[in-house]
Amino acid sequence: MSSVRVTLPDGSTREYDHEVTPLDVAKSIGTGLARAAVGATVDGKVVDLNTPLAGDTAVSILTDRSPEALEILRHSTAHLMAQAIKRLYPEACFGVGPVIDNGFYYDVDIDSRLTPEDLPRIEKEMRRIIKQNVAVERRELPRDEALAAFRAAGDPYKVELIEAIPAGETISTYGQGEFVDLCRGPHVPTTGKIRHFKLQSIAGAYWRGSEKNKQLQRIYGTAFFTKEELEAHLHMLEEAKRRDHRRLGRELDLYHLQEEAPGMVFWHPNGTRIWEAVEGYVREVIGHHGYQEIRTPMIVDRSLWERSGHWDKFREMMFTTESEAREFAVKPMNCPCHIQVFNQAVRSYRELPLRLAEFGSCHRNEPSGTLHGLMRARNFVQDDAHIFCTEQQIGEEVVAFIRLVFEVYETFGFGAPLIKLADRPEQRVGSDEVWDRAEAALRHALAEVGADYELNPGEGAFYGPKLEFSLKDSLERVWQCGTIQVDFSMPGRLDATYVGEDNAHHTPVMLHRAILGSIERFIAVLIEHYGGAMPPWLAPVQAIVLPISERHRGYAEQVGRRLGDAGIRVEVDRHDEKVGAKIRNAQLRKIPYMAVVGDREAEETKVALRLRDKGDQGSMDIDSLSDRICAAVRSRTTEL
RNA sequence: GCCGACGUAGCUCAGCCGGUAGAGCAGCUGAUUUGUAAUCAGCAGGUCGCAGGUUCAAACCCUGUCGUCGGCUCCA
Repeated sequence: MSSVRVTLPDGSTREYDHEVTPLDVAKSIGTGLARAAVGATVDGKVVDLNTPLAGDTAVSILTDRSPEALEILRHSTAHLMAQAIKRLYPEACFGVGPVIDNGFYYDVDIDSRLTPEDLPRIEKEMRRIIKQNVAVERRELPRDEALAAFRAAGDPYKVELIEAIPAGETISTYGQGEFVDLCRGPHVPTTGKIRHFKLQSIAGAYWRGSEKNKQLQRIYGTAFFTKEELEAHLHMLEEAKRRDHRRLGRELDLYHLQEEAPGMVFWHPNGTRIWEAVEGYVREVIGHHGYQEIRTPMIVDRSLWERSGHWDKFREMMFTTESEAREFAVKPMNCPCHIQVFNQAVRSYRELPLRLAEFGSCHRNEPSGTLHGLMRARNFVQDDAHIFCTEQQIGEEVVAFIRLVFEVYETFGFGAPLIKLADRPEQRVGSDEVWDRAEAALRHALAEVGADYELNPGEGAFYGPKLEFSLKDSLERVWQCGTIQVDFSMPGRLDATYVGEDNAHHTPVMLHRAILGSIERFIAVLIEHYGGAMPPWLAPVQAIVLPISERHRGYAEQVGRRLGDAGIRVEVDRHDEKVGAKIRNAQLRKIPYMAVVGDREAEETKVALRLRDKGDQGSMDIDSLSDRICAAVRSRTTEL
């Protein structure tokens, strides 16, 4: 046996003259480390703790603090769950069981239909296996042997998975007790390492995601290293449920949906006020950035959609209507109409870049199963704009847009967006050189503003590559909202031209861009981000005057008028209730400013201010309150 | 669109083995005149999503359909 030389992350080296594993290395460093060890990386590759080491290697022990370790833990928990299920349902076959964001799932095929009540039983069996502290062992084996084993076990899905593994790749299984699963690994060394987990839900999922295949039962779960983390995560899920915009939309009387118009929103007065604040702000800020607003028809003859290419690709998603033997389509997007506006004049290169914006109402006949409150609707308004420019201008326009997105998201109370560059998809129009240039322009723009980004390969639109901007909400959830897409194709298809310096006609490049995306969806994100407690500038009702008793009604009305005259969205509570009840109602409606008025205030023409999140603030002049609210609204701060 | 669950008053929900619908909150009326998260009482409110079917009898069983929810798939 040749000696093993191990280099640790701190640069130190250790030599062994016998066979060692990362676990041995960890033990030789300290028993604490060995106890905390979950896996290891060897030359950058994540492996099991009991992987034999050979030669000269860089080893790093993964403890419960490293993100890779959490993945290992969750993956092992998925196996543990499978083992428990197999014990309870011996006929069980398994599909795939990967780690996902925040947890894992495993697809199972069993005869009986699982219900949420079955999950505690499975959890109980899992705990039993944890207590037994079963060793988890990796085994590498030749393809035919693996096939034979899983065929013998009567596991059709695993056989199919093995067949899909490219030749030359190592095939490995992990065994724990009587349970053996096909798996790349790595895993925790023993089931005892798993402690804090929870099985969460069951859902149907097709084998390999195709509805032609059998539907399996997918069980979702999650696992953490500490009880606190698990509880925090479960609490976060509760919080997400509490903040669900569909629930808050009803509770705060913002909007409703009904059967007769599936996926299309009826905005109530409160929701409309939020809408107006959002739209008004974007209108203001894009005005400063050189956009001009236009309005275009909602229903357009089919021929335009044929020329734009949408009819061919997205016909099933378009609503159509007909009149006088002509077929029309309700617009699913605004771009063809914007090109019509562009085309209404002979354009000079001096006019470029021409930025045409529209809060355009679009309809897309989304499959019924995908509808989800405001998040996924069939009718939505985009904060859309199309920038007509030369190819040379793409770079600076994209740079300006990225800065604009940062500015807008910050105003709405979000941090810096995550950016993805989506490049050419398989189905596309346009030559490869054109795509090369477009993708390069986006990369250069990102470099110029110094923004970090990820590549999203093959996810571009059919007409061009795009940048996608996602924001992170207060529960750390990521929402894709903004986008800018280069389009070398549609202006040409729809005959857009401009006269260049050379007096010749040229086809402009078009940039499709949206900051918020769908306003419906963006408002949903805002509602969930703020849990319905909107900052003053977005709050449907910014202030409410609460008279202590009926005899203070007159003064309350007076205060309400003063605030209303200052442009504040204010209400007076006229219910015959005690203040406590009025305050409770105002709190539940998440109104930021409450002005309590009784004898003392009426005498001194003052108000007692109560803040939504800070309680009683004592008395102040009506004008100071008015100024304070106006200042908060004007500055669009989240502070009250 | 696919699979599953669900659909009862404005909202949240009860309603057993099929016997003809109930609560709390909200609303209205009255009493009360209130000082920082729920004053009391009364009243009113439902073709039990919709359409068929089975049955002496259907909120309940069956079929279809629409919608919602959870996933899957999709998202120009």
